[in-house]
Amino acid sequence: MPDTVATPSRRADSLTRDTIIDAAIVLLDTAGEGGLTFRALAARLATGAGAIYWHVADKDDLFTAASDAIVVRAMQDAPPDDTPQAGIRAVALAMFEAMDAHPWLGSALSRAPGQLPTVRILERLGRQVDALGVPQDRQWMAACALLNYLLGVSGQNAANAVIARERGLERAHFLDTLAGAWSRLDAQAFPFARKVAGQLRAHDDRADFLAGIDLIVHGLQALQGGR
Amino acid sequence: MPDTVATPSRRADSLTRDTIIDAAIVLLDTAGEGGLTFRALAARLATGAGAIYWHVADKDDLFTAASDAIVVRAMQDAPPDDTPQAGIRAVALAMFEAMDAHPWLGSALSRAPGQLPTVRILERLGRQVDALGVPQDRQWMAACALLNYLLGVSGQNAANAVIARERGLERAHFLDTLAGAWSRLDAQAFPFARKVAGQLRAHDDRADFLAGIDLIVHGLQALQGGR
DNA sequence: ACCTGAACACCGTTCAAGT
DNA sequence: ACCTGAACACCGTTCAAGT
Repeated sequence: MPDTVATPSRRADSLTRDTIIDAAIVLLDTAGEGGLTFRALAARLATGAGAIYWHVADKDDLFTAASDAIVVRAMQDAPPDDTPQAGIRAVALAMFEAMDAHPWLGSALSRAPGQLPTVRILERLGRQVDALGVPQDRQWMAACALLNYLLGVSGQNAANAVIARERGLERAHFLDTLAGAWSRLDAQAFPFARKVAGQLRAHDDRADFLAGIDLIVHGLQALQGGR
Repeated sequence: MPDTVATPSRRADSLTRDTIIDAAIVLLDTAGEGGLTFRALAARLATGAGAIYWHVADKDDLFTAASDAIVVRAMQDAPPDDTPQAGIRAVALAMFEAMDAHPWLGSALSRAPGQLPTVRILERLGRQVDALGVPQDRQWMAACALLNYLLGVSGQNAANAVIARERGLERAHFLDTLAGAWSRLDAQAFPFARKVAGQLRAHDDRADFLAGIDLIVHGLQALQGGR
């Protein structure tokens, strides 16, 4: 056999929206939020900066498209409902993991309220809220409370990760210095912060996150059927 | 009396950190997050762009200093504790109002986790959590849950306000178009989102926000004393 | 000690011009 | 229809030079 390439394996893939989004995700994951640049993206895709605008409206569009891709995967990972409580936990945990793996996701989601990525999450949460027996006229509030808590937590965790990365510290070391700063706060003005500084150092993000979810679910159960 | 100015009322106020921070807040309030620019700030302060760096480390420093000024005022507005429940509600509401008045605050706070502004809020929440009778080893989790929920909600509301502003729409009109988009989503994939689209249009941010706080507080009360 | 403002190394986005 | 890449109008930050 001559060594002519049998199947030409044409790299013919002219730029695609999906190709761009995937490259954007890689860039965000490896270089952080500031690493997503049209120039860097163009370089990685071996094309001109302007070409990207043919497939993507602008940077916001790109950013929320990247988020949506991650959220879709996360929602697939979340196993189908067992009990409503378990379903809510599963969705929350899937998002927690996703935000942990992609620290830019939190800020992307909060920058695009009401857009597809957050609606996907709300949809999943809402169905469980319904299954939980929360009265119709409270379901919006209930699902939003869960979503907002979820976004709040992961936003903070992600910010921690981002800052730790920027300063080139381990996450643990970063929390350590933070806890140190807290315990040096004024004793009169910040008794609580000083008291919990140790817990800041030692706490388990995931466990605390789920405990918060349980708190809200517990509150929701009290609404069951009632009115 | 001759019209020589009695007290020279010297404008002598050479640049001050506080002057800069106040100007930054005005800029953020009037021109949005993108309006805070060292050049714009310098123009407003009638100085050179570089001068600002003498009093402020960098843009992040300026941003969280501006946040802190707002948070301090908000915490002062929150009346001293009545019952713990009322205290938590008061802190939450004060922050809600602050974020409503300064839509950039949400993103500023989530960008500076563990820094002074958020610690101030956590401190206030934590004391109420303690007063509520939550066991010591759960107080960190409890206060964080409240804080994270609070930041999550206001982040979303603020993002709504920012986007509505950018597109030059009334907030209500923005929610209207959003609700329209939701009700046009695929019926198979988004039954819940379609169902609550109307509530998205009509809902009261503040009421829903407080309902969520109550949900968490309700969950916290179940922890009282126990363990 | 504090301020000036030009200079540096970037951005997102546009748009004529190419294929 | 899709891509190129120079050009435009910005940024944050630095730093010699001034007072």
